[in-house]
Amino acid sequence: MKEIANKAGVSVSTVSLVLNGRDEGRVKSKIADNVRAIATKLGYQSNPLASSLRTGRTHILGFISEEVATTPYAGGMILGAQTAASQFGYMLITVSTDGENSESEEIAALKRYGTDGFLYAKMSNRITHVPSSLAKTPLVLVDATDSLGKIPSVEPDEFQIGYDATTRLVKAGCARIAYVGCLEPLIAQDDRLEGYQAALRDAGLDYDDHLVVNVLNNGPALTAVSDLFDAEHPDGFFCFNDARAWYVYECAARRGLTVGKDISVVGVDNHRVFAETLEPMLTTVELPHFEMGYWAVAKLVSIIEGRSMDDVSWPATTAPLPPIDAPIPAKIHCTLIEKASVK
Amino acid sequence: MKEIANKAGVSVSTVSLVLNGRDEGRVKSKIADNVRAIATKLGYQSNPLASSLRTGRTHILGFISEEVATTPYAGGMILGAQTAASQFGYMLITVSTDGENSESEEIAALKRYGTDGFLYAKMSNRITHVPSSLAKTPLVLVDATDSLGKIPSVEPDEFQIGYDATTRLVKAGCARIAYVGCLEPLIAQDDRLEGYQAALRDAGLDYDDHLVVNVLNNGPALTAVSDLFDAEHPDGFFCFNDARAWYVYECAARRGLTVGKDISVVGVDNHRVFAETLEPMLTTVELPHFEMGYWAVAKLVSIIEGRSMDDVSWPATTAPLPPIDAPIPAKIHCTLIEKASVK
DNA sequence: TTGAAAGCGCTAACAT
DNA sequence: ATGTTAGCGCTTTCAA
Repeated sequence: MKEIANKAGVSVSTVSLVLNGRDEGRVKSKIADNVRAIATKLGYQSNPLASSLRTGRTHILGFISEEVATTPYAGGMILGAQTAASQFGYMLITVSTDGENSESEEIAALKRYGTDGFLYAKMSNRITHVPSSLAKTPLVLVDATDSLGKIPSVEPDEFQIGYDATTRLVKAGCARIAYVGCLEPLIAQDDRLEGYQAALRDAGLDYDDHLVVNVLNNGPALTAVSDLFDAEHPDGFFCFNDARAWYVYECAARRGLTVGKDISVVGVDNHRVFAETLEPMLTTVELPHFEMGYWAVAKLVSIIEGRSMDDVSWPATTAPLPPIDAPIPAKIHCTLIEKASVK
Repeated sequence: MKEIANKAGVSVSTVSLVLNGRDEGRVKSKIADNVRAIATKLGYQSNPLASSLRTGRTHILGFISEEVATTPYAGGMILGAQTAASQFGYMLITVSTDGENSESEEIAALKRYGTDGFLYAKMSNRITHVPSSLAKTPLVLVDATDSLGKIPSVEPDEFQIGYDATTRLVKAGCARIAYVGCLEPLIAQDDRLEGYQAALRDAGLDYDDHLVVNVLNNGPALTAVSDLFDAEHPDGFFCFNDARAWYVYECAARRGLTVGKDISVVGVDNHRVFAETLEPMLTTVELPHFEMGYWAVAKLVSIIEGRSMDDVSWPATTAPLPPIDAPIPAKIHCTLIEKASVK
């Protein structure tokens, strides 16, 4: 900057003003242009650390995720967040906390670097108790719901997921539609189940809880789904995610049933691998991970900078994003992707 | 720091010396102890940005990954890297570059923040051309091989993986052992295939390339594996990863064959989801993702600080890590995890 | 063995 | 409309 000031014959303060775009009506436009020209010629790159020292703003965002980065879930979320961050001139520091133990330490470490704000992400939409160390900083939850409903959050529309998936199976002519759900107490599980029930109701079908099995992602699951096959002979399956869809595939294969012909399956695409491998067999509801990440960052930046983000151009999305000032918590609409598993 | 200096009745320079552990023989130990005590009492946290401004060291490491963070592969790698980073007092900034396009931009952004060094990770061990923007900085490759063999890298022992997996199948009494490999040109693919061949040779079995199918992770794969079943009737399968193992499971199920009874399967556990879901059916070779990440960071730190890392205590590992000064590229030994799929 | 002082690169109040 | 000056929190000569 000193070098630029010399070449331009002005002071560093002027250079600072110009390069920060605060020269409107303060610096003669001719001088300003000259400064800008010299800066580009010299390939000047501001030192964000130095300005941070003065302004207290680091343009660093902390992305705290419980396993999100380390498990197949929600990969696109980070990509979306990163895209938004770099678009808005921020840097994203992603921290995966394995258990609850290291979490506060990691947060403390981030804070020492002067993080401007935090994103707090969970693996699957659930009621979340936010660590107290995050209380006083700008914060946005991703795929999680604040227990008090006071913290901004970005979530998929879980009810709609259940409703759309089930409706698709109804339209495919399925009469005995099963739900292979999740045993953990998740918002995602509860709301999708409600969507499933509502769709059945709207289609004039009775809800029968014998057609619902909630399982974990482990050994007993296969037995449970197997029993469901034999006891209820469902012809349609709405699966909580693609890992659970696998159990249906395995059971079908063992019984000589073909997915897309004898039975229909719609699953939520949570683990990309499954969906890719089962493709083109699995019809999926796509979770808008990228959009959630992107929008959460946009929201966080709007909070930090105290300005509306209405002027940002959203990246291509699978579904229109709600306005940035939408009520909290805001739901993102999910899209049903048709493949070949529904007859 | 000023506050500490006041309370201790010394100058900030002294405080700086003490708090940086450079007081040996320079500051009276009584004063030093007093300073330390006051610092802890006050809960002093150094401002890393301010010291960076002076020292040019940020203690920030850039982790550049092509999709690593966004796909199921190699999740533990980031966790391992993060663990090591925080243990050595570094912060890890993870950047996922989707294609080649944004990569140089992201690197530039990281460099502006004064990153001390970089990790460059790939999804699967392959010959890698390192971007020129990374040429002049401390750099360690993770699960990748430098085309010139001059850049430090941390990789799994791919040959050993193939050898161990195949040998396990031989010991289970399999006589017709197939390899379901990967169609892409990867170090992982080539070396594992060699390991497979070597193990057959050592067991006195003939290598027959009809028993090898290399597939991508998509539609045609299922057909290819299906054809392999019908044409060759293998009784053992070594699979490049768990996604490919799924095809074997699907084919076996459709033919009324039971894995672990009629056929045996050993696969490399690349996507945790599959392995978890197929559990306890799939015998896996575990890729030491965590260890690779951890060790890569340790190596990078040793380069940056110009010191040996011999004194660091490694975290619990599946296998002993090679010495930090091991020849480049260094291979990490992988561990075979026994489950129930091998009769 | 300690302290005073300069300065890392930048911003912002205050002068002019 | 521009320049001067004083720091942000820390490290590091250099002098005492």
